[in-house]
Amino acid sequence: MKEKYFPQETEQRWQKRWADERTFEVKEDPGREKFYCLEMLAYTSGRAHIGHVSNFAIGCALAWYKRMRGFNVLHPFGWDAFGQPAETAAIKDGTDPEKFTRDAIAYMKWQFQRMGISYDWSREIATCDPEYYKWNQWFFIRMWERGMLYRKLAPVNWCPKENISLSNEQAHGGVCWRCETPVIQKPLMQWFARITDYADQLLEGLDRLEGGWPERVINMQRNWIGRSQGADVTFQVADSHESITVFTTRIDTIFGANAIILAPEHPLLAKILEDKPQRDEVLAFAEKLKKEQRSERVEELEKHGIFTGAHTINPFNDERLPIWIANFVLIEYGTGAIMSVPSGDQRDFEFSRKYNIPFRQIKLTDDRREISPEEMETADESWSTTVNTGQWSGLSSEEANRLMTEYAEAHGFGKGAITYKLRDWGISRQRYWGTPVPMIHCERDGALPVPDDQLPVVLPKGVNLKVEGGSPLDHVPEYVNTTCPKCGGPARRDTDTMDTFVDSNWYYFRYCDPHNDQRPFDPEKAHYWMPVDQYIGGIEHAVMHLIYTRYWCKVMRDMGLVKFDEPVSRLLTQGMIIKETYYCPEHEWLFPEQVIDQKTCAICGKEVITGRVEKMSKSKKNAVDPIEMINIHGADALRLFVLFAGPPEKDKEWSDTGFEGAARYLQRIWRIAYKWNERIVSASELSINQLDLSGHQRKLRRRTHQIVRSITENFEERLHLNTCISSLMELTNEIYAFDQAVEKSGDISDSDVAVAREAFEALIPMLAPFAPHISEELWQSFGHKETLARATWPSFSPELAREEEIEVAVQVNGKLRSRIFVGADAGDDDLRVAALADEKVRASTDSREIVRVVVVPKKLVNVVVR
RNA sequence: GGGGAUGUGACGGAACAGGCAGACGUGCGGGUCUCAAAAACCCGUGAGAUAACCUCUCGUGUGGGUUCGAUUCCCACCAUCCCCACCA
Repeated sequence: MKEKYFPQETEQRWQKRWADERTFEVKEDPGREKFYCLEMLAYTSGRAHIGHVSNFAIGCALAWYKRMRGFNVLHPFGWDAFGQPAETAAIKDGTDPEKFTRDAIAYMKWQFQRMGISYDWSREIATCDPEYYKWNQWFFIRMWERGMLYRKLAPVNWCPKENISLSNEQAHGGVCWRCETPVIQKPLMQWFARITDYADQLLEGLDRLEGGWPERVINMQRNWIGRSQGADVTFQVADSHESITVFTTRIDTIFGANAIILAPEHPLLAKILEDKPQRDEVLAFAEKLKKEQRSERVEELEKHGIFTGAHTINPFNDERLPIWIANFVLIEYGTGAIMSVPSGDQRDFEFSRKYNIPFRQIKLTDDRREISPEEMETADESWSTTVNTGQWSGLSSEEANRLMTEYAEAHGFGKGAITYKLRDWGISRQRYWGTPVPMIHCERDGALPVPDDQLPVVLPKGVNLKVEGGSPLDHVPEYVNTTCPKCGGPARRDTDTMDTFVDSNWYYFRYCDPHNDQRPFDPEKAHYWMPVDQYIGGIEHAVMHLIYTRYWCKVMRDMGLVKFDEPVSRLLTQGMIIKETYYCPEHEWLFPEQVIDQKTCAICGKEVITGRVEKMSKSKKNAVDPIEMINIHGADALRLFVLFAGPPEKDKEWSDTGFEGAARYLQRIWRIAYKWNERIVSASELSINQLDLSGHQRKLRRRTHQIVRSITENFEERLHLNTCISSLMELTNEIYAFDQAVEKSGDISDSDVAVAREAFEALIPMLAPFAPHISEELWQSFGHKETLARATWPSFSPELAREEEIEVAVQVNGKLRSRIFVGADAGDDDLRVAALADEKVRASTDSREIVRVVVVPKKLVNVVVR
């Protein structure tokens, strides 16, 4: 063992040993309790970033801890390898998306392995492997057979100049990202998954996730599902057999309705316009609204609409209400039609004011006044008391709502209804780099699945990606042209590929049985490992991925593949690593070294805008390259720093000096261990419990047990890894203090060695989750042959952790006045007596009447005086 | 517009269940070692009053409230951030 610690050499040596000995590879063991620790699969961008380090470091720490606690820990890793950026890069460079992706995986894997994360690499998967996406196709077909998928015409972002479909990102700001042509919505036949059938289950499941999932994510999912309870009410169209149904959450305001407003896409529009003179004008207007660009900012959107000439009858009071169309009514929500109640809804209010549609007041204010419509400046959306509401006038809004829903139901023109914001999930993409949809279209037999024995439908290679119109696969005749599995006649393959969220729906089930070529996974194996005990990833997946994957689990349950409803028991959304940015008005974003004194541009001398602390990005020149950092102080120091900078779920600011501090700490442990390990290894193993310990020895022993307790509890409950690291530092400082006391006493006794051994043999295993390489090296230097991965987590004794003497705060009227020291077993009465006898307390209670004495056991006494 | 989160020294953060605010680290100041520097080790470091140890006062965004006692609970406000959004 050397005097100084050299991380690079040590880290690579241990990484090799772990790989050679297959230290982290696991298999099912029914005799042992399992723990499934999962980080979100990595997108194959081509380069590791600091966010990966933070994500993996959290998971790895927990995996190490659970391993040492005796769990059979599954900690796998894989690649989210399909998707548009690889295709984009390939178009740009004229390369092949597959080559781009394979190269990215090779390079990133090398980078990730230098971080020394304790993965079972034998289970590695990449979603672009046919052996993996075969099962996406298998699931697709099973779902299609069960009616869980369907095809419908739905709008996609379309660039009319280049004739290609665009993703939402590519259509950002409403223009094509390449030629800046305004994007239009073009309807295409696309595949949808009936996730809305599971809306209620997805919502109810959230209740059970409470406690294990962050409140924030649960709220976002609730919001996303967006359940609204209300009523459907049917309005007859005047002089017609047609009727229009609207959804409302406020049926109690229906007497205030002054119009029915349809979305421009409403299917009944053409019908009600049939005999109207304004027919052509209204249809043209509707077309205009449909083409209208959906602006980024809702507030900036001007409301406009047009009267259709038709009327409906309000079923509650037989009033004739005009039918309008307007841009703010959405075809995709509710029934695509609303009743306009200006006095109770701000949007309706604005619309009616703009077009001078008269309306009526239907609610009282809080102080029970009735404001005339003319006086109103905004709508009153509150729940208060009804007025002008026929036989329901004077009721509370809630009661009127209930009674009027019942009335509508009884009279057959309405009923209670629930509406969701959640839409069916469009899984079609008109792109190349994804899982091919395994369907065949036959003129005679319609859409048919590819027979199972022909799976996977392999993505053809060497495809021209710069095609005009449709998907690149449309232009590959040898792929498209096939035969119908039913009639044997000529047929066409479906050329859509699947949304990459399909890949990430079930990858962690595949980890349980990654090489199975008969099934997506063996249900027995999944039954052993699943559900995931701890999932760790970014908040950006709070809704999409984390809803889709919950949905998929329920689908698999309904197929009989799994036996539980929720795939992830505990979720941790880690924060980002952020760093300050510098912006020069002349030279834009600057690297820190291009800035003098944090305020002047080194190139032009202009004043620099010290930007907000932001997510690291290449373009803002505030990114920190993990491999560069590993080259400076090693992976352990890097991991230690990102975990120490703050609690896992919060954003953490990068600090060069903080990173150095982490490296310094590791050297500090190394030095003190180096000083003691020879003594400890060569000393005979004495039973520490039989030794008579002196003051400094008892103190180190007590602190050791206290800190083991605190770190253990933290891992079990809060997972605030930053405070675990503080505790490790405290124990290290305690060993230094102990070492000084030993120096002072002049010689080293057997009991000194025994106490130091106990401290180091607690400290080193507890360091392993945060800095495994140095821990392994130290562990070995203390005479252990086995890897720490097979070591046992240190235990603590509450008895030994107990303070001998406790310091008790004494307050008078809640203000700190004194501190007293009492024996650890002092009871409440002892504390009371000691506190009242204290000189300072007597001074400040002198001549005043003691009303009460509050005693917090072993902590505090508060003397209340008048 | 709706939903949510956060606010503590110079800085990152700690205080677990309402009980000594500021653990741990960074930075800064001082010391030891050294010819010197770096490194290392040790000490100090919320603000103010006091010559000074003691001691006292103030202090967790602002203002109220509950309580013997509030960083912690409640109400209002201010600020910052995030998510969703003409969602009927």
